[in-house]
Amino acid sequence: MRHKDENKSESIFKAAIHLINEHGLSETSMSKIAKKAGVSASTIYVYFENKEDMLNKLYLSVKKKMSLEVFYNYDDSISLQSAFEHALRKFINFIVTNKEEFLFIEQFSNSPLLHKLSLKEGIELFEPIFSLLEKGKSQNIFKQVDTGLLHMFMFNPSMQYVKEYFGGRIELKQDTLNELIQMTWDALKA
Amino acid sequence: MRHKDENKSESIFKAAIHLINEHGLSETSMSKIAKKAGVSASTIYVYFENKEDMLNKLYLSVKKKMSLEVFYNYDDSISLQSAFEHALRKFINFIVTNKEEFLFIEQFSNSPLLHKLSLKEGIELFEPIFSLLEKGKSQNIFKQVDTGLLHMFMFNPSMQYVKEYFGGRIELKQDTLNELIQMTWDALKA
Amino acid sequence: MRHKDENKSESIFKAAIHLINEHGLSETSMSKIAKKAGVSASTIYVYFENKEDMLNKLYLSVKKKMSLEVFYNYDDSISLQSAFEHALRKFINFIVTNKEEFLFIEQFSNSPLLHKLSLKEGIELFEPIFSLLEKGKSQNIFKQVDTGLLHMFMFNPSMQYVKEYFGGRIELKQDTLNELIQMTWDALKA
Amino acid sequence: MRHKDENKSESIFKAAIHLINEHGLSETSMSKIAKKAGVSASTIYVYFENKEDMLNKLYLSVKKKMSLEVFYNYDDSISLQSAFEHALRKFINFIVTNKEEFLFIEQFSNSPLLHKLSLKEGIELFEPIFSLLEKGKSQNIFKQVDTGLLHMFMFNPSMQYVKEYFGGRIELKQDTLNELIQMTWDALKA
DNA sequence: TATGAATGAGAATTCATTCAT
DNA sequence: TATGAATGAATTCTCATTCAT
Repeated sequence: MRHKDENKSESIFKAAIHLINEHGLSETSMSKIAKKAGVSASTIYVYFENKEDMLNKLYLSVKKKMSLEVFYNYDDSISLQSAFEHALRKFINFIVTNKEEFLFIEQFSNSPLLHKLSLKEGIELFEPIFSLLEKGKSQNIFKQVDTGLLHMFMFNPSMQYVKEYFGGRIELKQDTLNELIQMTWDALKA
Repeated sequence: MRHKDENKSESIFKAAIHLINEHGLSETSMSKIAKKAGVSASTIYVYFENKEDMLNKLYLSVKKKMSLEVFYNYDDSISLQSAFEHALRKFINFIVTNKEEFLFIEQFSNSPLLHKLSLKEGIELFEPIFSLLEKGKSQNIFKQVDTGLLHMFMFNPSMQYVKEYFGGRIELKQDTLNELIQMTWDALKA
Repeated sequence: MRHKDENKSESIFKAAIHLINEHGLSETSMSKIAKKAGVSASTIYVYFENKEDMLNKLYLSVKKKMSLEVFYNYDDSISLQSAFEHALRKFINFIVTNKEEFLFIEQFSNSPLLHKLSLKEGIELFEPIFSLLEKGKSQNIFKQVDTGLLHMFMFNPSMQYVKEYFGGRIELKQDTLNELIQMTWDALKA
Repeated sequence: MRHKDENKSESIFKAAIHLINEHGLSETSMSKIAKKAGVSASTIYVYFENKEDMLNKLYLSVKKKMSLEVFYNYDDSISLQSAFEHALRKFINFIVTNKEEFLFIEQFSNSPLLHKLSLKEGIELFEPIFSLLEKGKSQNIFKQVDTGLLHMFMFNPSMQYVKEYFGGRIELKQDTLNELIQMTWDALKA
């Protein structure tokens, strides 16, 4: 029995991400994806139930890839601040070096096509972050506020920062990056 | 000639926003908008060049409405912190009470259909915010970092907060709101 | 009472001819004609019943202009061959110097939109040609064949010739023109 | 995969020609063609890139068919006049018995939708005619004029003749046909 | 006379998807 | 597994025309 080709699925993902960033979700059709991926449109339906399913799987695949990188070599036995900085830097590094993946996530996150379940699964991949924030709270290093609130301050400004950079409205400098991280820390700090 | 109905353009906008939030940008067709707005599909083309043009005009219209509300009664001669808090609360209030407008903006902001020019014009509507941030810097109240950076910390966590609330993952409480504003202030403070 | 503006009707004609030659009959819409003519689309309907009516009137207008030029200074009391040559040269001259008009006629002649009546009226404008051919037959200078047949040989090669010239596949030289006329005469001659 | 039906392309062609003659090029829409051909409108786009492409391919298909018939049993080793007459009669016979194809060609020839390349390819299919005319010139049987000129006199009057017949303004008689051919020969003859 | 506003009908084309192979 | 063929439904947008002014 032949098995589903991992590469084929991957090249469909790549084509989809590329086209969605270039022309938007609405302009990206299955046949265009197929053409770009070098397969027949019907082949996509061998791998995915339908367009929505494909997009949700793509979303999770990117989230997975992202978490793998963020938590690569992650060690939460080190000091809280070090762990915090490590994770945040890895995160920023990922989205900077994986522009298309990141922008796809951003675009798809605001779409009603994103299933609640996929959203939930995507969040769960970043469980260690929540642990970190909880730990900071229990150690009275972070503010005693809802962990969700801490999470927002931890990531949203950085994400916006990278988007501004991609939009050409800002430069990417090591100094600014440090300031960004410092500000993030200040926001969380008790 | 017949007279141009001012409400028509407005009802097209309303219908568009509503449908986009309900089914997503990609799923919202001109004919569905027309039907919901109670006009003929071709009538939309009397008011707008094409779909893209319509969406960009809608984007700017919402941004305009938002800025009008944020800067209603805005007085930057009062203390910096008061002005800061006033603007931020007005902003949060607007997006909370104008869910569909806000979510449309969020969705459209990540779309390649958004013209650079519209984005720029939209930003310029919030010029007083940039003045406020600059002033804070010159008074050494805010960190000496890029104003764009301050801007991100000022708004992005709040926006994410409201999105989480809309997504039902968070409750809207006065206390949390105060914490949010405090955290924002802490992030900016020198 | 204001009267219908001759100029306006004329500029509608001009715009129509121009657009039809540039983009074809199918691509030429009333609104495009109106825009090019500098009037409102609805104004066209002040002058013409509908598109078909407009095109037929345009057809006849061009035919009229053509016949006026062909028969300017036409004197059939001179020798048959002189009259023949005079008319043919005038005709060729007209279509060469009125490219757009001529090509419109050619394009519209093959369209089912051309009313039988307009076709008939257009033919009647060239009655002197038929007289000429009849006269040539009665003088045994021309072949004793159907006058329609003589007519075809008199004009069709020349029309094709000019079309080839417009298509850039042939040059326009006085010598060739003379040959063309000689060949035409040879074809008719008994 | 399903197999591609050779007849499908052919039935699309037939439907197109029929409708174009009945209602004109501008009035013939893809969906009408599809309906008449008994296929879905989208199926046409499996076979052709777009309307323009379809019309050009149709044009060439008809030209091909025409040339096949004109040059069926064509033997240019016989006497020049016999070859000439054979080709011309075959041509007239084709257009008389393939009214719709011929009228489509006439209508489309004057349309800007006809690509220069299709026109060129169409002409090349009739290369033997040009050889014949050249040969006649080299044998001093035909006039020493541009071959294009000879070509026009060879075909255009006949085409007009058949069009007049189709328009009901002329009858089709063997005698007239003979006269027509004689006149054509006279026009070419040195 | 002149025209901007309005529209139903229809245009070309693409869509996501299925099916037979 | 893989795909070319096929399609009904939908897309954006334009059309010829009418209407109220």
